[in-house]
Amino acid sequence: MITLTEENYIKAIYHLGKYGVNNVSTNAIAKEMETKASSVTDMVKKLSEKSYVDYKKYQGVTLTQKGKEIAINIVRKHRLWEVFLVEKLNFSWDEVHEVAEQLEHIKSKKLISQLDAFLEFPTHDPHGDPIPDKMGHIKKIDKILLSEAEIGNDCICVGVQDSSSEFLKYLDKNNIALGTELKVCHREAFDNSITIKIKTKELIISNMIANNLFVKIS
Amino acid sequence: MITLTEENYIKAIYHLGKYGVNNVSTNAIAKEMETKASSVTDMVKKLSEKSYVDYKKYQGVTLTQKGKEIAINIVRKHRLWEVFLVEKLNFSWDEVHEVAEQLEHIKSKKLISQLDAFLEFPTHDPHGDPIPDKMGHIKKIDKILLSEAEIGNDCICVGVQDSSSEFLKYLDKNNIALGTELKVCHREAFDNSITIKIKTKELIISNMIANNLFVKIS
DNA sequence: AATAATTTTTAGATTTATCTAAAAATTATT
DNA sequence: AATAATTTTTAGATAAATCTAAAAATTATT
Repeated sequence: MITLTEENYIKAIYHLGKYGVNNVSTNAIAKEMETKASSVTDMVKKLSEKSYVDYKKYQGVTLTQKGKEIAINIVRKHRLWEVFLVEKLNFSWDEVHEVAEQLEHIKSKKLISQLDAFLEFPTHDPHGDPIPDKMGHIKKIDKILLSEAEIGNDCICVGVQDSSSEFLKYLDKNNIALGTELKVCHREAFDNSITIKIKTKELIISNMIANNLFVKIS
Repeated sequence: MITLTEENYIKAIYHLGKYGVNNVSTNAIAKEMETKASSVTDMVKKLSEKSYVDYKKYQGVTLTQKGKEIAINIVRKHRLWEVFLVEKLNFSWDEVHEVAEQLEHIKSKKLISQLDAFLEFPTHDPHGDPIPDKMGHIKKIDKILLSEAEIGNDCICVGVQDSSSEFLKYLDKNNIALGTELKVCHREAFDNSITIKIKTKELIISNMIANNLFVKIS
């Protein structure tokens, strides 16, 4: 049987390895898990024995097929629960993470397949992240960071990079939600801040904000 | 912070103490928790240190006010989740227990109050057990065991004592559900089996079955 | 009331996940 | 290429929850 801790390590390794990183380092995992490198080494050995990761001393780890399946299933559960919380229980998108972190570990195939159906098979969570299907397939959409959009582009907001409560509340305050249409009007060379137009209202956005908002050119 | 194990012990002590038993014995807890008496002693000391129970060596334990509140909150969560599973996710009443055992430990006040509202403030779970309200108040209905009903009584099924899958499936098979109306026709003195009539159909029920079905005289 | 049976506790060991401190290996810098 | 800095691992310790086996206390029986 897989433990809660093992699941959390596997999830952390999955997230760290997501963007083409082949061998996830011990220190990176330690940072992500808010624990010590020595603890990570111990756990990584255990995960390796259980064939969830491939591990060679001093070389970091990679998830095995088995490990990847577990990770994707946790992600699927996390995101489905987030949809449930927002759509059915009136949570706002900045409140769901903590609860979903707990709910993602509930073990019941029927629960998840029924929840999926109840939510009418959503494809994305409240932050715009894709929900893996029952088979673990993830459909990715071609989104870019707002900071990468060009002057004059008409965009539609489709996701966030940072899903911290602080960032999400900033977006709420400025009436930016998923689905919001905006136009990139101007980029300030000095600090890379950009001016965007939402409907008729202009808004200046720092580069840091633009670096955490995904858009699709429409 | 309270651990999962502590919560489960508190819940067990609550259930064992429910029917007027003041001091719950170590062995009773061990049986309920499927563990050894020595483990129980250890845990009971810990629960006592944390003021969840009153404990005197060799005298068993009683929940403190604090312990009782925790127990009732777990019961509330368990039963609300059971309603959710049956009403929204199409689980049958014999499938919900295991999943609810996991869900009952999720920590989020907002989650439970919103779930309660989403389910339209149910008062009873799918097995007829009352759901404590936000304040921990439990409204009990005057139900009796079918085995205690008298010949000629018109009854309505309102709950089950045993909520094992086997028993619930037996009831399903014989078209007995909560809300089902039945009449007690005859009691066989030899084995205390009783003949009941549901609509026009007669059915003979063993004393063991009658001992696990709650009814209200109508 | 003495003895037997049962229940409960204690003592000491085990497993899981963690830690600190030191050693070993790798990577970066001069 | 030697040394310094960093990363990773090892060794040994700790805390939580459990176990077995033996001792102590309680309860039941003769």
